[in-house]
Amino acid sequence: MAITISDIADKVGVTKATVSLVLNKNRSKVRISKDTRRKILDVARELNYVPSFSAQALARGKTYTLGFVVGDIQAPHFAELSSFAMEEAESRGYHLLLSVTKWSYEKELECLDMLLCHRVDGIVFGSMALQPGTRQFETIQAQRYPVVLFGSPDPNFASVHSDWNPGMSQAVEYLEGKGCRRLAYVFDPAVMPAADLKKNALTLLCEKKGIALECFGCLPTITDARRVGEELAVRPDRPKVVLVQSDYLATGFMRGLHDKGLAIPRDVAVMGCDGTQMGEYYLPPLTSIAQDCRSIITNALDLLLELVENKDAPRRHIRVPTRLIVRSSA
Amino acid sequence: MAITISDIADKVGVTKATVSLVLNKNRSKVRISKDTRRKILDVARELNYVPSFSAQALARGKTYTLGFVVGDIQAPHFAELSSFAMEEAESRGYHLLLSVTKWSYEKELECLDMLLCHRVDGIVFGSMALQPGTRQFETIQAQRYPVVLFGSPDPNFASVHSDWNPGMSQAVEYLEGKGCRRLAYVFDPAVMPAADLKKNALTLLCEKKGIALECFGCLPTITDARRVGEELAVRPDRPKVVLVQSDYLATGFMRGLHDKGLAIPRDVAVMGCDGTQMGEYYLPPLTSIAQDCRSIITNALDLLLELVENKDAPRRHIRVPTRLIVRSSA
DNA sequence: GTGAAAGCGCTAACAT
DNA sequence: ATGTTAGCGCTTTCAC
Repeated sequence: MAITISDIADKVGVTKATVSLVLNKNRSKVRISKDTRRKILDVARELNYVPSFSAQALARGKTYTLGFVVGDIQAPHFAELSSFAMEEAESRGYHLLLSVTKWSYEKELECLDMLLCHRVDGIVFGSMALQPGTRQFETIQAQRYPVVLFGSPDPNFASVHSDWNPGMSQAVEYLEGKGCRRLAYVFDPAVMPAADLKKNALTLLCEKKGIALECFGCLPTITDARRVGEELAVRPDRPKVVLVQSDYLATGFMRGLHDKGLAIPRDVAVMGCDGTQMGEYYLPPLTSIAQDCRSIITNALDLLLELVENKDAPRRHIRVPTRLIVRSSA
Repeated sequence: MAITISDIADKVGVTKATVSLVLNKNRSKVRISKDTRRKILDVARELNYVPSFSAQALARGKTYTLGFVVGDIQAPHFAELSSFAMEEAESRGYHLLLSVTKWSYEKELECLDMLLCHRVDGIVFGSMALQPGTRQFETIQAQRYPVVLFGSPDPNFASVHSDWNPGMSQAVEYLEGKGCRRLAYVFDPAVMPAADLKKNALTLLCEKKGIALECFGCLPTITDARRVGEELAVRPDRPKVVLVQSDYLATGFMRGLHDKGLAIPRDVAVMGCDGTQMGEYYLPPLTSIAQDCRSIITNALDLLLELVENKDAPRRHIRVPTRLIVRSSA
């Protein structure tokens, strides 16, 4: 159906090899006569030739494609990350294969299988965790498959994750300055405790400052965050300041408060995490502990390409600082 | 590096062909002995075999991959559509290759090239328009490449788009009932007039009802929508009711109003379009003219697979009704 | 029931 | 400067 280099070769009267050489102009050896080069280029254009990705990948044993695994692209933070990842991959000469897990352990494995079967050159993994003991994990380990985790560190893989300390301590100090001695934290308990960098940083800080911290579990869905908002709203000892695990969930949470007639920040001050663009456009504009998404992505891709070029490069771990962005919700 | 069927074949003591036959179990002719089948399956599992997508694609001339082109996955409406598209493609046995154009004409062509070169079995196109006269357009037309447009109809391709009449007329009646005789509409004038289904429907309805309609141009970015909000806020003849082209832009627009000290809906009533989930979680919850995303996607994929199976199937056009969702912003 | 062989579209030595 | 020749990993027809 589609045009192949053989079609071009036939029409020009050379072999596929010559055509291939011309089409991959970058080759240092520019050993093709100006004349045939022109002819080939002309015919290619005339025939609307488009190279076959599969054929190229198969022949060169490299796909120039990177896998990117996230939990949910509807959550603004992950939409931003994905968006950046596409841009940055592109600008490095790679395609991005986006794979979403809906935070399901099962789908996570399916996504990995899919990426492995596409023979992507490397994987940036930002869903829950790569589970040891699974077939996919074994394959990845055995082949020293290039993988970079983001979100949570893991000694088995290179990783880039936010350093929550600066942002969290700015937040705690800021709240303290406003007289806050008691703080609620809404979070997804399904995240493995060791990997819950936000919660751990916050816990430590509150202890140090002598701030009472109450934690409330929440599924990672906006609807459940709303439920939690409604429930906290009607408690007699309702917290006056709450930090929510993400801007996305904060959104649901605030809707829950709103439904129960509470105003933000008058009745309850709410702070999110991630510093999404969306937070800036929320009403009231969301105070948030911001991650540096762009830096996370550029670092992740740099790390990954380092491994792509040299499978035995050391597995590095990069931490990217966070910072408090004060707006109006807290 | 990765395991191939030859590895399996060698280890079991059969040929690649047999292995292939077993691994593609679905073949009606189950002509392989229970015994070798078991052995092959066992060895495959033991070796952590993962088929090579490129090799399969090349050999069977089909990729089981669909392209999905959108302008921007950070806008909630498109994030929802993309999310659904992934789910629905998956459930039909296809992969989805997501491609974002950032609403740039140039990137749009690059995306198409990329999809063509991946030899996707079909393309769902939801960015601006497929520009006649371009190489990509020619290729697609010449090969009768399966393409479904969504968002705007185009006689050249199958398409699915929202029927804005029901939603818009519900909206107009609703506003009329609240005494509104003058309506502002904020929209992106870069959309080709003929393709601007929302604006056209609205214009007609307002004429019929004798409602004065003022239109304000806006780039399709949230920051520009904010600018428009700020500008309208300070006009002496500030509109009291404004409809914005999308929930996403409405968000920016309302932030602009907010910055100028206006409250919604008290000072200005704002209505969005698209009926995104995000709108429901906004404060105030956003009144919006909702598209039925799920139906748009399932219809688009059905239409597309129809064409994939039969390149000469008629190019059908499906319209999906919209409806007003009244919440609090208007 | 299983093997042999051709071929998908392209790349990359190696010849010429 | 260009052609020849093997593959890359898999599917598929046709023999045996």
